[in-house]
Amino acid sequence: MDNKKIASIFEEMADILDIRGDNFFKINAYRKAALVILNFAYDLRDVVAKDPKQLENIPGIGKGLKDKIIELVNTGDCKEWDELKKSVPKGLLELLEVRGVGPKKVKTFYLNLKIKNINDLKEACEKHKVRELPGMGEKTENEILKAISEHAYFSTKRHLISEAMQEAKMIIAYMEKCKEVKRIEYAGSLRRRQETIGDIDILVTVKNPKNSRDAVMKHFNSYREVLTILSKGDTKSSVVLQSGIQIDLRVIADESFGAAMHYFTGNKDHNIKIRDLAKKKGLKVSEYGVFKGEKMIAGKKEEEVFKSVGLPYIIPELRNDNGEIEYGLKNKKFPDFVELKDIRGDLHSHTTYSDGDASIYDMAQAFIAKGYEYFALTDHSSIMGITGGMGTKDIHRQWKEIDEVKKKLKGKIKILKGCEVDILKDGSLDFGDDVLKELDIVVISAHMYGRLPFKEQTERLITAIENPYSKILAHPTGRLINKRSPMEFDMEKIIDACIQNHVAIEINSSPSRLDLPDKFIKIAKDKGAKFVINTDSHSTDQPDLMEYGVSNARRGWLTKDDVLNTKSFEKFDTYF
DNA sequence: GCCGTTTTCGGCCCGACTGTTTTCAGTCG
Repeated sequence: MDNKKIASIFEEMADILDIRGDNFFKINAYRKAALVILNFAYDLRDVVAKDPKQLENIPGIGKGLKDKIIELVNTGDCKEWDELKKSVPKGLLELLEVRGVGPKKVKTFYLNLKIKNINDLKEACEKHKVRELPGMGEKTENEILKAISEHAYFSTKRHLISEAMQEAKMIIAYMEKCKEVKRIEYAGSLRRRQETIGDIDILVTVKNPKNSRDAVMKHFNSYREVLTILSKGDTKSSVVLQSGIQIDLRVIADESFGAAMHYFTGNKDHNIKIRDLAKKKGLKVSEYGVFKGEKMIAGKKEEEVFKSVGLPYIIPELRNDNGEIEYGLKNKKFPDFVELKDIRGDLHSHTTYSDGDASIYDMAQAFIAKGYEYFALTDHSSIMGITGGMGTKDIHRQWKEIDEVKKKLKGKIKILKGCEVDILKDGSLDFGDDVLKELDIVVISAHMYGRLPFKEQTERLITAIENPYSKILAHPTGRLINKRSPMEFDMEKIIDACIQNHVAIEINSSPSRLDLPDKFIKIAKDKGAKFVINTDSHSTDQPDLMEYGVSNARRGWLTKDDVLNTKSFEKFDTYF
C-alpha cells in the first residue's frame, strides 16, 4: 500500500460519494487529500510506523483521513471504502471518464436505465433511450457517443513537457498570424513546468474584446491540426488536436492580462487560496482582475495580483499550493531561484564513443554555442555493451582524441574527461581505479538491476556513492516517465550518503527523466545536498534540454548556490 | 472532511459553455 495506491483509493471514494450525491465539500476534501498524498515526498508507511500523529500535520489531512490512512497502511483495507464500493456497481466509475458525463448524469443513467458501464451507456444511446431522460435530448446522446468513441483513442495519458512545449510553440506561432492578437502566452501546467502536461492553456489578449474576439476564435478553430472542437464560446474555446493533446484558449482584454495569467497558471488549490486571501481582505480575485466592490483595483500585471493579497511575486514553477503561499506571507520575499542563464557548463554528455550520435568536436561546438565555459564527455562504461560502452582501450583512444580537439578549439571551451560509469550489482563500479583516477569527472549511474529489493538496492547505491572517485550520482531514481517506474530504495539514506561523501546529485534534464524529481530535490536541499543540472545529451540539439532541468530545480526551490555547474570549474571542483 | 490574526461552528473560488430549458443544472477548468 504505497502513497499512489492510497491516493487512488481516496479518489475512488470521492467518485462514489459524488455519484451518491454526498456533501460537496466532503468530496472535495477527499480529492484534495488524494492530490496531496500523491505529491507527498515521504512514504506514508514510514510515517505511520514512526509517528502516526504526524499525519495530521500534512495539510488537507485531518482526524478522519488520518485514521483511514492508518487503517489502510496496517490492514491494506478500510471499512468505509469497502462499504462505499459495495454501494455502487464497479463499472459505474468508468462512466465518469466519458467527457461530458459527471456524477449527476451517472446517477440518472443508473437509476432510470440500469446503466452500469460504458458499454451499457453506448447501447442506450444507440437505442435512443438516453434522449428520453429528464434534461437530456438528441444532442446529449450524440455528444456521449462521440465522447465514447474518442475515449478509446485518447487515453488519459499525460504528455511529456517537451512534447507539449512543441505543440504550444506551434499553435502560438499560428495564432500570431491573426492580426487581432495583441499578446499571446502559454499558461497552466506547462508554464508551471510540471513534469507531465494534461492539456495546454493558451491566453490571448486583444485591445477591444467586443470587436476582435470573434476573429480570434475563428482563427483558432480553423487551425489545421484541430481534430475535434469540444466547445467554443465568446471568450473560451477548447479543441483536441490530431496528436491527442487538448488546447484551451481564452481571449481576454489586455487590461486583465496579469489577472488572467495568474488565474490560468496556478493550479486549482493555489488559486483557491489566493481567492480566499482576497476575500478576507474584502477583495474579489477573478481572471478579469482584482476587485473592490465593482471597482477593478489591479490586474494588468501578475505582480499586482500577488501584492493585493499581501504576497511577493511567486514564480510559476511553485504555484502548486505546496507551501509557497504560506512561505510568501511569512517571509515577504523569496530567494533568487536558479535560472537558465546561471548555468556555466554541462557535466553529462555522450558521443559516438558510446550511444551518442555526434563526434567529440561536434558536441564541443554545440556547447560552445550555449556560451558554456566547460562540459564533460561522459560516455558509457563497458557493461553497457548494448549501447556500445567503452572498454579501457576505447577510453584511452577517446582521451587522445579529446586532446586533439582541445588543440583545435584553442581554449574556446574546457573539455573534461569523464565517464558515465555503471554501478554493478554489488555497488562496485564498472572501471578499476587505474582508469577512474585519471578521469576529471566520474558520473555514476545504475542502468541495470533496477528491481533489486529495497534494502539491497539502498546498500548497492551507497557502496557506489562511497567510492572515492564518485562525483555525480546521475538520474538517481532511474525512472522513465510514462514508461518505467523508479527504483525502490531509501531516498533519505541515499541523499545522506551523497552529502557525507561530497557526491553531487544530478538533476537530469531529459524530459522523459527529470530525475531527481522535484519533491525529492526540496528534501535533499534542506538536508544540505549539492546538485548539478545536466542534459545527458546524446546529440548536438540536446544541450537545449537544459531549460527543463533548470525549471525542475526551481520547482525544488533551488538557488544558484545549490547548483555546482553555475560556478567556474575550479570553484565547483573543490566540492568533490 | 478540513480548518481557524473574524470562527471549534459554519464556512469552504469563480466563471464559461452546453443543452435543455424559458431561468438553470450539469460539467469543466
